[in-house]
Amino acid sequence: MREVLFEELGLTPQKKTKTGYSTDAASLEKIKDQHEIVTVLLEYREVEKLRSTYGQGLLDVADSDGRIRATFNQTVARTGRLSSEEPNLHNIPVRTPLGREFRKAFVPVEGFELLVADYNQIELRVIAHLAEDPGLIGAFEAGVDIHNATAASIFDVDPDDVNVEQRSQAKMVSYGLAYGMEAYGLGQRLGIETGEAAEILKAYFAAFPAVKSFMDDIVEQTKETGYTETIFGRRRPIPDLTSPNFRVRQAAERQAMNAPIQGLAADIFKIALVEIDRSLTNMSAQSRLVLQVHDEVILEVHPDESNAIKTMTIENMKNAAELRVPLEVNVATGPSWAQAKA
DNA sequence: TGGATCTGCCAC
DNA sequence: AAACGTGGCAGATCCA
Ligand SMILES: Nc1nc2c(ncn2[C@H]2C[C@H](O)[C@@H](COP(=O)(O)OP(=O)(O)OP(=O)(O)O)O2)c(=O)[nH]1
Ligand SMILES: [Mn+2]
Ligand SMILES: [Mn+2]
Repeated sequence: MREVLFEELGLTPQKKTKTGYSTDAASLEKIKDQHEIVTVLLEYREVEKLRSTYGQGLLDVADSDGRIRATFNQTVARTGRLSSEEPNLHNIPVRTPLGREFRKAFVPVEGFELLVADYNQIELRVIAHLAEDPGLIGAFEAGVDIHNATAASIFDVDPDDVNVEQRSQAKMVSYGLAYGMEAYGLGQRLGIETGEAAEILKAYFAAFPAVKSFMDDIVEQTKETGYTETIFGRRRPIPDLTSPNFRVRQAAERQAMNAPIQGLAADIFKIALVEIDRSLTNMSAQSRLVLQVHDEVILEVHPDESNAIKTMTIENMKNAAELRVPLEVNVATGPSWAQAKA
Protein backbone atom coordinates (compact mmCIF):
# COMPACT_ATOMS: atom_id res chain seq x y z
CA MET A 1 0.00 0.00 0.00
CA ARG A 2 2.86 2.31 0.82
CA GLU A 3 4.29 1.85 -2.67
CA VAL A 4 0.97 2.43 -4.43
CA LEU A 5 -0.05 5.49 -2.43
CA PHE A 6 3.21 7.36 -2.13
CA GLU A 7 5.19 6.23 -5.19
CA GLU A 8 2.67 5.34 -7.91
CA LEU A 9 -0.04 7.85 -6.98
CA GLY A 10 2.35 10.41 -5.50
CA LEU A 11 0.18 11.28 -2.50
CA THR A 12 1.65 13.35 0.34
CA PRO A 13 3.38 11.27 3.03
CA GLN A 14 2.34 12.17 6.58
CA LYS A 15 4.58 10.33 8.99
CA LYS A 16 7.18 7.60 8.93
CA THR A 17 7.46 4.18 10.46
CA LYS A 18 10.69 2.29 11.02
CA THR A 19 10.59 1.03 7.43
CA GLY A 20 8.98 3.87 5.42
CA TYR A 21 5.93 6.08 5.08
CA SER A 22 2.96 5.12 7.23
CA THR A 23 -0.41 4.21 5.74
CA ASP A 24 -2.29 4.11 9.03
CA ALA A 25 -5.83 5.44 9.36
CA ALA A 26 -4.83 8.82 10.79
CA SER A 27 -2.50 9.44 7.84
CA LEU A 28 -5.09 8.32 5.31
CA GLU A 29 -7.70 10.63 6.85
CA LYS A 30 -5.46 13.58 6.09
CA ILE A 31 -4.97 12.73 2.40
CA LYS A 32 -8.55 11.66 1.65
CA ASP A 33 -9.07 14.59 -0.68
CA GLN A 34 -6.02 13.76 -2.81
CA HIS A 35 -7.46 10.60 -4.38
CA GLU A 36 -10.81 8.87 -4.23
CA ILE A 37 -9.20 5.48 -3.53
CA VAL A 38 -8.20 6.61 -0.03
CA THR A 39 -11.75 6.60 1.31
CA VAL A 40 -12.36 3.21 -0.26
CA LEU A 41 -9.20 1.89 1.36
CA LEU A 42 -10.28 3.18 4.78
CA GLU A 43 -13.63 1.45 4.45
CA TYR A 44 -11.93 -1.76 3.31
CA ARG A 45 -9.60 -1.65 6.30
CA GLU A 46 -12.52 -1.36 8.74
CA VAL A 47 -14.60 -4.11 7.17
CA GLU A 48 -11.68 -6.51 6.67
CA LYS A 49 -10.52 -6.05 10.25
CA LEU A 50 -13.99 -6.96 11.50
CA ARG A 51 -14.45 -9.84 9.07
CA SER A 52 -11.11 -11.52 9.66
CA THR A 53 -10.59 -10.99 13.38
CA TYR A 54 -14.13 -11.16 14.67
CA GLY A 55 -16.16 -12.87 11.95
CA GLN A 56 -13.92 -15.71 10.83
CA GLY A 57 -11.71 -15.57 13.91
CA LEU A 58 -14.48 -16.21 16.40
CA LEU A 59 -16.22 -18.81 14.21
CA ASP A 60 -12.94 -20.72 14.14
CA VAL A 61 -12.74 -21.02 17.92
CA ALA A 62 -16.43 -21.44 18.85
CA ASP A 63 -17.19 -24.81 20.43
CA SER A 64 -19.93 -27.12 19.17
CA ASP A 65 -22.21 -26.12 22.07
CA GLY A 66 -22.11 -22.54 20.81
CA ARG A 67 -19.88 -21.23 23.57
CA ILE A 68 -16.49 -19.60 23.15
CA ARG A 69 -13.94 -20.55 25.78
CA ALA A 70 -10.90 -18.31 26.05
CA THR A 71 -7.71 -18.65 28.04
CA PHE A 72 -7.43 -15.96 30.71
CA ASN A 73 -3.80 -15.31 31.51
CA GLN A 74 -3.12 -14.25 35.07
CA THR A 75 0.58 -13.49 34.78
CA VAL A 76 0.98 -11.69 31.48
CA ALA A 77 -0.14 -8.09 32.02
CA ARG A 78 2.48 -6.34 34.14
CA THR A 79 -0.09 -4.28 36.03
CA GLY A 80 -2.10 -7.21 37.38
CA ARG A 81 -4.85 -7.17 34.81
CA LEU A 82 -5.86 -10.43 33.18
CA SER A 83 -5.37 -10.90 29.48
CA SER A 84 -7.47 -13.08 27.19
CA GLU A 85 -6.21 -15.18 24.29
CA GLU A 86 -7.44 -17.70 21.74
CA PRO A 87 -9.63 -15.81 21.41
CA ASN A 88 -9.11 -12.38 22.92
CA LEU A 89 -12.52 -11.58 24.41
CA HIS A 90 -11.21 -8.27 25.78
CA ASN A 91 -11.36 -6.44 22.47
CA ILE A 92 -14.75 -7.26 20.99
CA PRO A 93 -15.76 -4.17 18.95
CA VAL A 94 -18.10 -1.58 20.46
CA ARG A 95 -17.10 1.85 19.21
CA THR A 96 -18.50 1.80 15.66
CA PRO A 97 -22.02 0.77 14.63
CA LEU A 98 -20.76 -1.98 12.32
CA GLY A 99 -18.39 -3.28 14.96
CA ARG A 100 -21.09 -3.30 17.62
CA GLU A 101 -23.01 -5.83 15.50
CA PHE A 102 -20.65 -8.54 16.77
CA ARG A 103 -21.86 -8.04 20.33
CA LYS A 104 -25.26 -9.27 19.23
CA ALA A 105 -23.71 -12.71 18.80
CA PHE A 106 -22.91 -12.93 22.52
CA VAL A 107 -26.12 -14.26 23.98
CA PRO A 108 -27.17 -16.21 27.09
CA VAL A 109 -28.29 -19.80 27.03
CA GLU A 110 -32.02 -20.33 26.38
CA GLY A 111 -34.17 -19.05 29.26
CA PHE A 112 -31.49 -16.75 30.70
CA GLU A 113 -30.49 -13.10 30.25
CA LEU A 114 -27.17 -11.28 30.35
CA LEU A 115 -26.28 -8.91 33.15
CA VAL A 116 -23.42 -6.50 32.47
CA ALA A 117 -21.84 -4.50 35.31
CA ASP A 118 -19.03 -2.01 34.66
CA TYR A 119 -17.28 0.29 37.12
CA ASN A 120 -18.04 3.95 36.45
CA GLN A 121 -14.86 5.96 35.63
CA ILE A 122 -12.81 3.50 37.63
CA GLU A 123 -9.25 4.72 37.12
CA LEU A 124 -10.28 8.36 37.53
CA ARG A 125 -11.67 7.38 40.94
CA VAL A 126 -8.43 5.60 41.76
CA ILE A 127 -6.46 8.69 40.73
CA ALA A 128 -8.76 10.87 42.83
CA HIS A 129 -8.02 8.66 45.83
CA LEU A 130 -4.26 8.37 45.41
CA ALA A 131 -3.61 11.97 44.36
CA GLU A 132 -6.19 13.35 46.80
CA ASP A 133 -7.10 15.81 44.09
CA PRO A 134 -9.76 18.30 45.24
CA GLY A 135 -11.12 18.76 41.72
CA LEU A 136 -11.61 15.05 41.14
CA ILE A 137 -12.92 14.35 44.63
CA GLY A 138 -15.35 17.25 44.41
CA ALA A 139 -16.61 16.06 41.06
CA PHE A 140 -17.25 12.53 42.29
CA GLU A 141 -18.95 13.72 45.45
CA ALA A 142 -21.22 15.87 43.29
CA GLY A 143 -21.93 12.98 40.94
CA VAL A 144 -20.28 14.65 37.96
CA ASP A 145 -19.40 12.49 34.96
CA ILE A 146 -15.90 13.75 34.17
CA HIS A 147 -15.66 11.99 30.81
CA ASN A 148 -18.84 13.81 29.86
CA ALA A 149 -17.64 17.16 31.16
CA THR A 150 -14.32 16.74 29.39
CA ALA A 151 -16.13 15.94 26.16
CA ALA A 152 -18.34 19.02 26.50
CA SER A 153 -15.25 21.14 27.05
CA ILE A 154 -13.04 19.86 24.22
CA PHE A 155 -15.81 19.58 21.63
CA ASP A 156 -17.51 22.79 22.81
CA VAL A 157 -20.98 21.30 23.19
CA ASP A 158 -23.56 21.28 25.97
CA PRO A 159 -22.93 18.44 28.48
CA ASP A 160 -26.42 17.13 27.68
CA ASP A 161 -25.56 16.94 23.99
CA VAL A 162 -22.40 14.82 24.31
CA ASN A 163 -22.74 11.71 22.15
CA VAL A 164 -21.24 8.25 22.68
CA GLU A 165 -18.26 8.81 20.37
CA GLN A 166 -17.40 12.12 22.01
CA ARG A 167 -17.46 10.63 25.51
CA SER A 168 -15.27 7.77 24.29
CA GLN A 169 -12.74 10.23 22.82
CA ALA A 170 -12.81 12.29 26.01
CA LYS A 171 -12.01 9.14 27.97
CA MET A 172 -8.87 8.72 25.90
CA VAL A 173 -7.95 12.35 26.52
CA SER A 174 -8.55 12.12 30.27
CA TYR A 175 -6.44 9.03 30.75
CA GLY A 176 -3.88 10.09 28.17
CA LEU A 177 -3.19 13.37 29.92
CA ALA A 178 -3.11 11.73 33.35
CA TYR A 179 -0.50 9.23 32.15
CA GLY A 180 1.87 11.68 30.52
CA MET A 181 0.46 12.51 27.11
CA GLU A 182 1.92 15.70 25.66
CA ALA A 183 0.35 18.46 23.59
CA TYR A 184 1.87 17.01 20.43
CA GLY A 185 0.35 13.57 20.96
CA LEU A 186 -2.99 15.02 21.98
CA GLY A 187 -3.07 17.13 18.83
CA GLN A 188 -2.26 14.12 16.66
CA ARG A 189 -5.04 12.07 18.20
CA LEU A 190 -7.67 14.79 18.02
CA GLY A 191 -6.54 16.03 14.63
CA ILE A 192 -5.95 19.56 15.93
CA GLU A 193 -2.98 21.94 16.18
CA THR A 194 -0.44 21.36 18.93
CA GLY A 195 -1.16 24.84 20.25
CA GLU A 196 -4.85 24.13 20.62
CA ALA A 197 -4.01 20.81 22.29
CA ALA A 198 -1.76 22.65 24.74
CA GLU A 199 -4.75 24.73 25.82
CA ILE A 200 -6.76 21.59 26.55
CA LEU A 201 -3.86 20.16 28.52
CA LYS A 202 -3.53 23.37 30.52
CA ALA A 203 -7.25 23.41 31.35
CA TYR A 204 -7.14 19.77 32.46
CA PHE A 205 -4.35 20.24 34.97
CA ALA A 206 -5.87 23.51 36.15
CA ALA A 207 -9.01 21.58 37.03
CA PHE A 208 -7.08 18.66 38.58
CA PRO A 209 -3.92 20.25 40.01
CA ALA A 210 -2.91 17.42 42.34
CA VAL A 211 -2.72 14.88 39.53
CA LYS A 212 0.45 16.38 38.09
CA SER A 213 2.27 16.54 41.42
CA PHE A 214 1.16 13.02 42.27
CA MET A 215 2.59 11.73 39.02
CA ASP A 216 5.87 13.58 39.64
CA ASP A 217 6.06 12.07 43.13
CA ILE A 218 5.40 8.57 41.85
CA VAL A 219 8.22 8.85 39.33
CA GLU A 220 10.65 10.10 41.99
CA GLN A 221 9.66 7.39 44.43
CA THR A 222 9.95 4.70 41.78
CA LYS A 223 13.42 5.93 40.85
CA GLU A 224 14.45 5.36 44.47
CA THR A 225 12.91 1.95 45.03
CA GLY A 226 13.08 0.59 41.49
CA TYR A 227 9.47 -0.55 41.55
CA THR A 228 5.91 0.70 41.80
CA GLU A 229 3.51 -0.70 44.35
CA THR A 230 -0.28 -0.66 44.65
CA ILE A 231 -1.91 -0.16 48.03
CA PHE A 232 -2.64 -3.90 48.05
CA GLY A 233 1.08 -4.59 47.66
CA ARG A 234 1.35 -5.47 43.99
CA ARG A 235 4.84 -4.51 42.82
CA ARG A 236 6.12 -3.82 39.32
CA PRO A 237 9.85 -3.36 38.78
CA ILE A 238 10.70 -0.55 36.36
CA PRO A 239 14.43 -0.89 35.69
CA ASP A 240 14.40 1.32 32.58
CA LEU A 241 14.09 4.42 34.77
CA THR A 242 17.89 4.47 34.86
CA SER A 243 18.38 3.84 31.15
CA PRO A 244 20.94 6.07 29.44
CA ASN A 245 18.54 6.26 26.48
CA PHE A 246 16.24 9.29 26.83
CA ARG A 247 13.35 7.69 24.93
CA VAL A 248 13.47 4.50 26.97
CA ARG A 249 13.69 6.46 30.19
CA GLN A 250 10.72 8.65 29.30
CA ALA A 251 8.64 5.60 28.48
CA ALA A 252 9.61 4.09 31.83
CA GLU A 253 8.47 7.22 33.62
CA ARG A 254 5.03 6.95 32.02
CA GLN A 255 4.86 3.28 32.99
CA ALA A 256 5.61 4.32 36.57
CA MET A 257 2.74 6.81 36.43
CA ASN A 258 0.28 4.26 35.09
CA ALA A 259 1.15 1.06 36.93
CA PRO A 260 -0.03 2.01 40.45
CA ILE A 261 -3.35 3.21 39.03
CA GLN A 262 -4.17 0.51 36.53
CA GLY A 263 -2.78 -1.98 39.05
CA LEU A 264 -5.01 -0.81 41.88
CA ALA A 265 -8.03 -0.85 39.60
CA ALA A 266 -7.13 -4.44 38.72
CA ASP A 267 -6.73 -5.37 42.40
CA ILE A 268 -10.13 -3.91 43.23
CA PHE A 269 -11.81 -5.62 40.32
CA LYS A 270 -10.28 -9.00 41.17
CA ILE A 271 -11.50 -8.72 44.77
CA ALA A 272 -15.01 -7.96 43.51
CA LEU A 273 -14.89 -10.88 41.06
CA VAL A 274 -13.88 -13.36 43.75
CA GLU A 275 -16.65 -12.03 46.00
CA ILE A 276 -19.23 -12.37 43.25
CA ASP A 277 -18.13 -15.95 42.69
CA ARG A 278 -18.35 -16.66 46.42
CA SER A 279 -21.82 -15.11 46.60
CA LEU A 280 -23.08 -17.19 43.68
CA THR A 281 -21.97 -20.32 45.52
CA ASN A 282 -23.51 -19.16 48.80
CA MET A 283 -26.81 -18.40 47.06
CA SER A 284 -26.75 -21.77 45.28
CA ALA A 285 -27.57 -19.73 42.21
CA GLN A 286 -28.35 -21.06 38.75
CA SER A 287 -26.82 -17.87 37.38
CA ARG A 288 -23.13 -17.96 36.47
CA LEU A 289 -20.18 -15.77 35.61
CA VAL A 290 -19.38 -15.88 31.90
CA LEU A 291 -16.84 -13.14 31.20
CA GLN A 292 -14.76 -10.29 32.61
CA VAL A 293 -13.35 -7.33 30.69
CA HIS A 294 -10.93 -5.48 33.02
CA ASP A 295 -13.54 -3.53 35.00
CA GLU A 296 -16.67 -5.22 33.69
CA VAL A 297 -18.30 -8.49 34.57
CA ILE A 298 -20.92 -10.38 32.59
CA LEU A 299 -23.25 -12.94 34.13
CA GLU A 300 -25.75 -15.30 32.61
CA VAL A 301 -28.73 -14.77 34.88
CA HIS A 302 -31.88 -16.79 35.48
CA PRO A 303 -34.93 -14.46 35.40
CA ASP A 304 -36.09 -15.70 38.83
CA GLU A 305 -32.78 -14.56 40.29
CA SER A 306 -32.50 -11.35 38.31
CA ASN A 307 -33.06 -8.83 41.08
CA ALA A 308 -31.01 -10.69 43.68
CA ILE A 309 -28.07 -11.19 41.34
CA LYS A 310 -28.13 -7.59 40.22
CA THR A 311 -28.10 -6.31 43.80
CA MET A 312 -25.44 -8.80 44.85
CA THR A 313 -23.15 -7.87 41.94
CA ILE A 314 -23.45 -4.13 42.48
CA GLU A 315 -22.85 -4.45 46.22
CA ASN A 316 -19.78 -6.65 45.81
CA MET A 317 -18.29 -4.26 43.25
CA LYS A 318 -19.01 -1.09 45.24
CA ASN A 319 -17.67 -2.59 48.46
CA ALA A 320 -14.54 -4.21 47.04
CA ALA A 321 -12.49 -1.30 48.37
CA GLU A 322 -12.97 1.81 50.48
CA LEU A 323 -11.56 4.86 48.71
CA ARG A 324 -11.82 8.60 49.39
CA VAL A 325 -14.46 8.63 46.67
CA PRO A 326 -17.38 6.23 46.25
CA LEU A 327 -17.15 3.38 43.75
CA GLU A 328 -20.09 3.36 41.39
CA VAL A 329 -21.27 0.70 38.99
CA ASN A 330 -23.27 0.90 35.78
CA VAL A 331 -25.44 -2.16 35.30
CA ALA A 332 -27.80 -3.32 32.58
CA THR A 333 -29.50 -6.50 31.43
CA GLY A 334 -30.59 -7.74 28.03
CA PRO A 335 -30.85 -10.58 25.54
CA SER A 336 -27.36 -9.95 24.17
CA TRP A 337 -24.12 -8.16 25.04
CA ALA A 338 -25.08 -5.48 22.53
CA GLN A 339 -28.45 -4.88 24.13
CA ALA A 340 -27.34 -5.01 27.74
CA LYS A 341 -26.51 -1.34 27.79
CA ALA A 342 -28.18 1.08 30.18
C1' DT B 1 6.02 -24.48 4.84
C1' DG B 2 6.82 -22.09 8.99
C1' DG B 3 9.04 -18.78 12.30
C1' DA B 4 10.21 -13.90 13.31
C1' DT B 5 9.27 -9.19 12.67
C1' DC B 6 6.59 -5.27 11.32
C1' DT B 7 2.43 -2.62 10.69
C1' DG B 8 -2.01 -1.63 11.77
C1' DC B 9 -6.03 -1.76 14.75
C1' DC B 10 -9.58 -3.76 18.03
C1' DA B 11 -10.61 -3.15 23.29
C1' DC B 12 -10.06 -1.58 28.40
C1' DA C 1 6.77 8.42 15.93
C1' DA C 2 9.87 10.94 20.77
C1' DA C 3 5.70 12.36 22.09
C1' DC C 4 -0.78 8.19 27.55
C1' DG C 5 -0.67 3.04 29.58
C1' DT C 6 -2.28 -2.34 29.33
C1' DG C 7 -3.15 -6.18 26.10
C1' DG C 8 -3.89 -9.85 21.41
C1' DC C 9 -4.60 -10.95 16.38
C1' DA C 10 -4.43 -10.71 11.18
C1' DG C 11 -1.85 -10.10 7.15
C1' DA C 12 2.38 -8.83 4.69
C1' DT C 13 7.09 -9.55 4.25
C1' DC C 14 11.56 -11.61 4.78
C1' DC C 15 14.18 -15.57 5.30
C1' DA C 16 15.53 -20.31 6.38
N1 LIG D 1 -4.35 4.73 29.80
C1 LIG D 1 -5.56 4.42 29.31
N2 LIG D 1 -6.40 3.70 30.07
C2 LIG D 1 -7.61 3.41 29.56
C3 LIG D 1 -8.02 3.84 28.28
N3 LIG D 1 -9.27 3.37 28.06
C4 LIG D 1 -9.61 2.70 29.17
N4 LIG D 1 -8.62 2.72 30.08
C5 LIG D 1 -8.61 2.15 31.43
C6 LIG D 1 -9.03 3.22 32.40
C7 LIG D 1 -10.49 2.92 32.67
O1 LIG D 1 -10.90 3.36 33.92
C8 LIG D 1 -10.51 1.41 32.56
C9 LIG D 1 -11.87 0.85 32.23
O2 LIG D 1 -12.30 1.34 30.97
P1 LIG D 1 -13.78 1.82 30.74
O3 LIG D 1 -14.02 1.87 29.26
O4 LIG D 1 -14.71 1.00 31.54
O5 LIG D 1 -13.76 3.33 31.21
P2 LIG D 1 -14.18 4.01 32.59
O6 LIG D 1 -14.39 3.00 33.66
O7 LIG D 1 -13.16 5.06 32.88
O8 LIG D 1 -15.49 4.78 32.21
P3 LIG D 1 -17.01 4.25 32.16
O9 LIG D 1 -17.74 5.06 33.16
O10 LIG D 1 -17.02 2.79 32.42
O11 LIG D 1 -17.46 4.53 30.74
O12 LIG D 1 -9.56 1.10 31.53
C10 LIG D 1 -7.10 4.60 27.51
O13 LIG D 1 -7.36 5.03 26.37
N5 LIG D 1 -5.89 4.86 28.08
MN1 LIG E 1 -15.72 1.38 33.43
MN1 LIG F 1 -15.11 -1.19 31.12
